[in-house]
Amino acid sequence: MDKTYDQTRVEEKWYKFWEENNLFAPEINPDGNPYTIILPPPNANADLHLGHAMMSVEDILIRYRRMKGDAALWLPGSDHAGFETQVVFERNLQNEGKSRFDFDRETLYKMIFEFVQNNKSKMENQLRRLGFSMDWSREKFTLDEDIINIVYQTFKKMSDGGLIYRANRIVNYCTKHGTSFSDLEVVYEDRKSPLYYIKYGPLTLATVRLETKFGDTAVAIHPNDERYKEYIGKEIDIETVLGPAKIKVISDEAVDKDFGTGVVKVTPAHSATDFEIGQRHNLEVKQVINFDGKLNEKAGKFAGMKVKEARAAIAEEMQKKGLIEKVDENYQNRVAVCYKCGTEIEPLPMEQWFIKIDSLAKNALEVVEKGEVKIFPKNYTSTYYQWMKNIKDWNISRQIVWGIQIPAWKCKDCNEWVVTKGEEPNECPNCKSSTIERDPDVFDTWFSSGQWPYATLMTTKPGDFEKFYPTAVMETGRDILFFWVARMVMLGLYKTGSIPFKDVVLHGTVLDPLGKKMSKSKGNVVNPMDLANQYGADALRMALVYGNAFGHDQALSHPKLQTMRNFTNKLWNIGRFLIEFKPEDSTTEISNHEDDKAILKKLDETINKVTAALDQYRFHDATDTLYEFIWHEFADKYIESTKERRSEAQPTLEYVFKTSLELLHPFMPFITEELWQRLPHEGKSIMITSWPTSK
RNA sequence: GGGCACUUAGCUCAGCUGGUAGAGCGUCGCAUUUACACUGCGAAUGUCGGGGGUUCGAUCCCCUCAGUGCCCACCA
Repeated sequence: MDKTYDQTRVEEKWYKFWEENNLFAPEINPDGNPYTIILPPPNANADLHLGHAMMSVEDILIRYRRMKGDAALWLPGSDHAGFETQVVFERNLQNEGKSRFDFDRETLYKMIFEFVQNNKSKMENQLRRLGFSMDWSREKFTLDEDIINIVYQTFKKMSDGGLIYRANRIVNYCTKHGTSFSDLEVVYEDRKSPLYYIKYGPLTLATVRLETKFGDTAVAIHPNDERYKEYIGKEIDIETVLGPAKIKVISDEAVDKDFGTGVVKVTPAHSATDFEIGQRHNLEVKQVINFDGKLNEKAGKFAGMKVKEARAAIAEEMQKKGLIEKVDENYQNRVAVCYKCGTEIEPLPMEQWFIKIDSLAKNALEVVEKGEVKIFPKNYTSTYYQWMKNIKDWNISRQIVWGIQIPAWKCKDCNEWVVTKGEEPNECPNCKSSTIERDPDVFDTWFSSGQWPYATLMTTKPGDFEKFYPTAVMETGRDILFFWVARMVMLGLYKTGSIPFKDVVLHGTVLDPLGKKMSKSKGNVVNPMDLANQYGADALRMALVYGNAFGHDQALSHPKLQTMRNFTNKLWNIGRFLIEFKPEDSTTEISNHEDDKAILKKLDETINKVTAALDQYRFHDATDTLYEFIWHEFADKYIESTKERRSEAQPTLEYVFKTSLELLHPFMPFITEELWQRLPHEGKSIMITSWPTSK
């Protein structure tokens, strides 16, 4: 054995050994209780990032339960990640001087498919590099045919059950990417925007969005606003940049008396709030901005201008005409932007598929309230409640090609829609016409990944669903509680009648060493593979859970990685000392020496602490206990104390160390296997040896 | 506007159901070439954000103030 531990010679070797001996499959413990974790499928469009390395805690749980004798299944997979992937792919095209418009739908889809396949295998090897003990024979991809079929079936079931409707509603639309988004995919930026006080006949109102005025179909005031009472219900004459016009004055509770002048223009086509006001008052939805972000013919001479351009031009013209009373240049507002490209989101009216969310959310709320699904750390429970209580209908249509195309066809003759389980209908069931056309849109990627726990298990091996569902734990980043976890609970309950998982375990975000969020644009992204190569996968895994209360964000710490790399070296040298410096005349029985009894007692305490910590998802407690015990109790004190009576102590030394390795194995799988194999042991692998119990 | 966290040694952070504080890194001193220098032994440093309350006793519970971070809603 070398003086210094070299993980590069060890880690790959053991992963291969485990995989070749099929130790990852739950069948290794055929009679054990099922214990299942479904891997949050990484997006198959890029390398793993550090957040993925946090999924080490899933491996910790799986290895722990496997050693305890459970039929532990960790099911791997990857996500096609619809819009996200298309954006990445388009950027690549752009670098080659091409664009998505150069290809037809099918070609583009095929190209992205190949791109994703390529990434997928790279990513899978990175998961292996981290030591993740996943059952690769059950690996799934969100675009596997059988998965797609299940997604179709769910949509059909919801459609038949009246939970799906198609409606012309205001959606969040990115004019650059050419697609709509759910509310969750929109981010807000604080901006300073000029607030124009403009004259509408006898009234003055404040607005930022001058360019939408051509779509105004009313002016609204609060019903209790004494200042303007006389105008309610009347039509007023106004002067506009396109000449004189008439507009009616309505009253609505949604108006804030204290904002601006208390008068608001109502533009149902370009504001979600105004759209709702419009519905209450039967206002016309007059669209003046098109999906390319330019004004249309209703804007008269401003037609063809982009929104910002038009706003400036209109402001100038209105100033000339004396229609602007004043401008508040210091007005602070929040502007909705595309979370990918920062383009201002246009609220636009569009026909989309929506899911009626109320009943789904109610059930999903209940299972958590009743404790059938538990969330760890538990403070996220109230966040979950809050979201579930305020959730709105879910727009699941996306105007992109990369995804699962919605199985809905529209009759060109009678305009009726028909939804199927994926098969193309021959004729319109309503009017028998054969001229029907499939909706070009695809599902929001979260609609398919929201079905992941049951879709995977229903399509892996016969009997898997019955045996492994509901799963034990859903472990994922706290940032996708709403995007994903909540949707899985809703869809799981809906489709299977049962919760998809019992415990939700949320880890925090790994930040850069300065505590800032990692992002490609900031250039502070750290590749976990680099860290694994530099410090060892064991050290990386350990560093991510050691010394941080689980669920809290943490800054990546190189000193901590070094500490853990040093710890692996300490383990190595303890092993070396026990194995290579073993006295010839060692006894074989554990002695009754007081020191030996004392260390065995401390070992028992350690076993109890670590086991309890793991059962409560207190990973940092477990690692802290192990680190302290092995290094400072066992190595520094006990080993030093035995140097005078080494032969007698050897069996205790070996026993305590071997047991420690077993306790440490879920956290540091590679080095513990390497050393365990070198010590006297029974069985094929530390992976499948029994979890230690106290005496 | 609503919610959730956080504020503890120079730095990064632990501290579970209340008994006047710990780790890693760093600093200082010492040791030895030892299984391990990716080492060992020892030391210093904290009115646990401010104020108030409950309690025999609070870093831990309650109230309040201040600061930081995150999430949700959303501004016409």
